[in-house]
Amino acid sequence: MNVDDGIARWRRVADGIRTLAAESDADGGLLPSEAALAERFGVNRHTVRRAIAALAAEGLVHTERGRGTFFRKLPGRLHYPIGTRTRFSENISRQAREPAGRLIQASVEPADARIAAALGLRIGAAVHRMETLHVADGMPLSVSTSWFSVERFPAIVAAYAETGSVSKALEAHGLVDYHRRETRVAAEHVSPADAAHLACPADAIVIVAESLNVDPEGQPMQRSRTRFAADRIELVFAT
Amino acid sequence: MNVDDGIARWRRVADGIRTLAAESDADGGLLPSEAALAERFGVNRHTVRRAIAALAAEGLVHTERGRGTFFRKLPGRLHYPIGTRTRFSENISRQAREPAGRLIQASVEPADARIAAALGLRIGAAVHRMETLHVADGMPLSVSTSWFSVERFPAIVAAYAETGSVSKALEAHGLVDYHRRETRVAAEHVSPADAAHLACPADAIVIVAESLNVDPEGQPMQRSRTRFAADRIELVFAT
DNA sequence: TAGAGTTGTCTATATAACTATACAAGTTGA
DNA sequence: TCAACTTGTATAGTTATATAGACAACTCTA
Repeated sequence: MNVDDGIARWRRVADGIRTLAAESDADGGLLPSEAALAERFGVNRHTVRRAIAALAAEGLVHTERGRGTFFRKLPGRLHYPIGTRTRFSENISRQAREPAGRLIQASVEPADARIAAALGLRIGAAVHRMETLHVADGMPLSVSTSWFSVERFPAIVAAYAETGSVSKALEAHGLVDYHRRETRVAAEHVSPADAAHLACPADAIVIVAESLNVDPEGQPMQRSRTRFAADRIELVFAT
Repeated sequence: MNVDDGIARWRRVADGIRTLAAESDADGGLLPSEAALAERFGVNRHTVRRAIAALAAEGLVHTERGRGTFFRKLPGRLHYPIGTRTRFSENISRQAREPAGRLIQASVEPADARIAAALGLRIGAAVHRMETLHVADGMPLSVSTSWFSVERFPAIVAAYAETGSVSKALEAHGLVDYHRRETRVAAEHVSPADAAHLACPADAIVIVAESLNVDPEGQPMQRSRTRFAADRIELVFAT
């Protein structure tokens, strides 16, 4: 606990307590006393108290004077199956009620080299760029940026805004089947804009999944980059 | 830059400069001056200097008095294909020379409920627990914890230590083919122990991939939990 | 009820982090 | 050479972080 790495000790103690709570299987369990935690992490009791205060502000723990500090068992991460036919609504609705997609922002822009190559368009061709937020049971799970050819899907934005679902918006263009060709998974610190949409702390982590959806003829039609709140979801690749 | 979140400002400035460098396509480029960076991030010039000192210690930048600070273009993320027959050595050797696995620690322990269920053993059955480090071209890429049944693979640890490869260690037990049944992907802050092995900063991110390998008869034989340095690798799921 | 164990609060001190200002020393190009 | 830029260094003051100890307030059990 002495490395000069720009991370306050109370924050590392807080992270340590968080994993303590996560690894315990008991629900509503009792944490070790502040004195015990201080000794375990090699810090002063006041530092432990600051860590606990931060966790209490997050809602992870609550303290009762004379009794101790209790942690709440957080709901486990939702499973997000990634396969060849992934649909946000279908996947999540098996685990949570009321999945919903909301349009954050949309614009038409010329395709840069990367988007053009992915969608099989010429550079500069008009593409829709849609920012969408995905929520389940009131909890924001992911923010996604998608690109579609304007020529092929002229009304995709309006259709999405109306239905809250990419599948349904594509159906409105006569495309009833499509599948995922490739998914690349990385992880990064959340951007300030995404943190605001996902309602997560500034040092949170997002899993970044970039994928390409193709129609039954193998023609690419949607390029997307989705940022998942890493503390709320895990991706499951079944084989 | 004013949130009271226990992360030093110089560290966040350092992260900001890191992404500045990553987003630039120029190689060996010149960073903005310390004064300009201080204004951009809303901090004092000395704070910028401390951030730059940290980056210089990492080898990402170097400064020349009177001229400025230059960054080195880091190699892009390696692609780690995840499929039904993923092998570390084979995958990485297509992109980098000299992939190597090194045994960090090994022990025999009784299987807890989770491991027992995954491997199809009874609770308390002896399992090998192996911590391994995977390196390519001198750069640590991942740390992995694996569990094997002691009864079925009595000499797995010695075989791995000798060959540096799980595939070869399993071959030594007569198992020439196996495949990956499921992979769960999450992302977390790196643990202090893993940060030391991966030689990455304390606030770095790891992609956590938990998977189960099964033999040709469908019998689970290896449970593993791999932590990838998220700034060096991305997982690719081709479908 | 008494005592042991818990959290809450207070004061004090030391160190690290950050800011502010000034100037020296080096580089570049007009 | 000179002016305008850059980084390097020094000093000082302020705020945040962490430690140390003492004691009050509260809970539980013997």
